[in-house]
Parts: sequence; structure tokens; C-alpha cells
Amino acid sequence: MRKKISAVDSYALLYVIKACTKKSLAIEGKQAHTLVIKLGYEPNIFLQTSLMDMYAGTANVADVHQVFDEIPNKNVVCWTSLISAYVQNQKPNRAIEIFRQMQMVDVEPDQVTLTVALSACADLGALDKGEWIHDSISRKPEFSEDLCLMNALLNMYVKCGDIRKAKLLFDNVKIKDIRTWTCMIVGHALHGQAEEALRLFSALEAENKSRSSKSQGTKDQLLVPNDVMFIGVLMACSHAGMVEEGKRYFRSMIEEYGLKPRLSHFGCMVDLLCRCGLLNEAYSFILAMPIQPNAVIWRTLLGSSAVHGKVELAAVARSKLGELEVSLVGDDVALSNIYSANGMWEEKIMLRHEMRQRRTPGCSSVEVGKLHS
DNA sequence: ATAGGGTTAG
Repeated sequence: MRKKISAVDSYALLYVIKACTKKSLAIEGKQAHTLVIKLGYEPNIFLQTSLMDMYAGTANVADVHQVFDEIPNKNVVCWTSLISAYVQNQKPNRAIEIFRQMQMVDVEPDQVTLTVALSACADLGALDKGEWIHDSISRKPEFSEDLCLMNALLNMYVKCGDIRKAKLLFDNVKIKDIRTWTCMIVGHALHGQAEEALRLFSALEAENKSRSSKSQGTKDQLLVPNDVMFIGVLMACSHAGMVEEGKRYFRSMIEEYGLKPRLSHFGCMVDLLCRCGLLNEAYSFILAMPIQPNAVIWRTLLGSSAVHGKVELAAVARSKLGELEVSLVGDDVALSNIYSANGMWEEKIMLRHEMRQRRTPGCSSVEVGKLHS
């Protein structure tokens, strides 16, 4: 089409930009942006917001903000895209700031804006701001009909630790989807309420069984567990020390539900085995994985080796982290602490010396008014 | 025909 440039209209460009977003194609996305300018489509607000979304998806927040700044009449969709870009790129503080700015220039947030803002609150653990948004939802009854928004609200309460509010909300949402259930299961799992989490999962399975034996109409309403839900289920087993159940759910996920475990599922299993002190089994499990283990998995084994005083295994895990070139200074601290616990002072001194040469800083975070890292 | 949204291991 570019050879016959007169045929390129704003719709063609829009779909090309969407394709770039979907496939995270940064260079092609930029080329599409160039064409938007060359062909004089800059006043098209649909194209501008799509471009913002494309830059957000390719981790280019600076360009998102620049596109936003150059839009003359910013509507609620433009503002929401900007907030979303900061959420997607792990800048929830900035997202909340923009959310405030938007209200100061009298642009009224809609359901989508509030959904995104709640996501930022969840990431920050900002319960007070989340509750403020909940209040503004309550003032618009039609907003409570929006399931995306309700799921975001539920997730906010879960991540901010208000499990009671989360449960109340869950019970009050009449029409739930698989994400609603997943949120609540993860919520219980995160709060150490493994039994509640697994009870919910069983309730969902029972509900599905009863519906699939009934008429065709109810079959359309089946809420089939997906891979994300199994992460919640496995987390619950892990936090409750339920090894055998965890292994059973892992098998059931593959065999009964036909789901392919992803890296995070293997991570859950390693965590489960490690927490129960089955470190050798965890190590064999990692070696037998069909996909390459990442740093989180080796770090789980390392941390657990430290707890259980398994020096050799800790050293293996640390060297794997080194190979992946993503090790944090905390990984070395963990290993160095095992050495001292076992009186291996020479090893400890050598490791500490290596650490001084690398000079990678550690980090922590604390909330003082807002979250600082 | 056109734009922005919710669940995911430590």
C-alpha cells in the first residue's frame, strides 16, 4: 500500500497501529506514526490515542506523553490512555498523579478511567485512594453494572489487604465471570486463607458440573477455570503447605483441563516443594522442566536453601543466577548468610569481596505519604 | 469501518 500512498486512509493506519500494538513492534509503530504525520492525519484523535496505546505497549512512555501533550482537545479517552500507559509500565504513582491532574482540568472520569486508576491503587497498596474511587462509583449506579470495573475494584481490595471488603464485594456481584472468581481465590491465597480459596474453587467446579449436565442454555454460562485461576489455586496450596493437593491440582490442570503450564505455574510448584522442605525434589523438578527456568525460580530455591541450611544447593542456585546475569545483591547476601551460619568463613569472605567489586546496590521501599523506592 | 479497561509464581 505504501507504493500507492493515496490509498492509505486513516482507517488503514488505525489497523496497522493496532497490529503493531498487538505484536509489540516498536519500529513499525514509529513508521506508522511518521505516516500519520506525512499524510496529515494528526488532527485525528482516534489515531492519536491508538498511537499512545502502541507506545505504551512497546515500553516507550516518553513518547506516549509527547503524543498526549500534542493533542489539542484532550478528551477522557486521551487521559485514560495516558494513565493506562503509566500503569502498564509500572509507574502507578505517576498514574495517580495524572488521574488527579485530569480532574483538576475538569475532565470527568468514566468507568474505564476508574478501572485503570484502581489498577494503580492495587499496585501501590493505596487503600485510601481505592476507597475514594469506590465512593465515586457508588454515586453512579450504572457503574456498578460494569463487570470490568467491579473486578478492578475487587482486585484493589485484595491487593490492599482488605479481604473482608473483597469478600463482601464478591458476594454482592451477582453476575460473575472467571476473573471475578480468580481474583477472590488469589485474594484468599494471598491472605493465607487456603481453605477458603480451595473451597471457592470446588464450588466453581461443582457449579460447572451441575450446569453441564443440564440443558444446552446453561452450558454457555460455564466458567471454565483457566491457567490464571490455577496460579491462585497453586498459591493457596503453597501457602498452606498442602504438597499432595498442589501436585494433584497441577496434574488436573494439565490432564483434565488441557491447560499448558507456564513458567509461573512451574514457579508455584517449586515454591510449594521448597516451603515443605522438599528441596532435592524441587531441584529435580526444575531440571526436568520443559521450559527454561528463570531467575525467580532459582531465587526461590536459593532462599529456601538458606532457610534449610542446604549449602551446596544454595551455591548451585546462585551460580545459575549468575549465568542468567540477573542476580541481585540480595542473592549474594542470602548465600553469604548460609556460609556464616555454617562457619564457612573463607567462602564468605571471598563472596563478600566479589560483591564489593560488583557494587550493585540493594533496595527497599517505604510509604511516607506516597511509596518511595 | 474508526480510540482507552479487569485476574498471573517470589
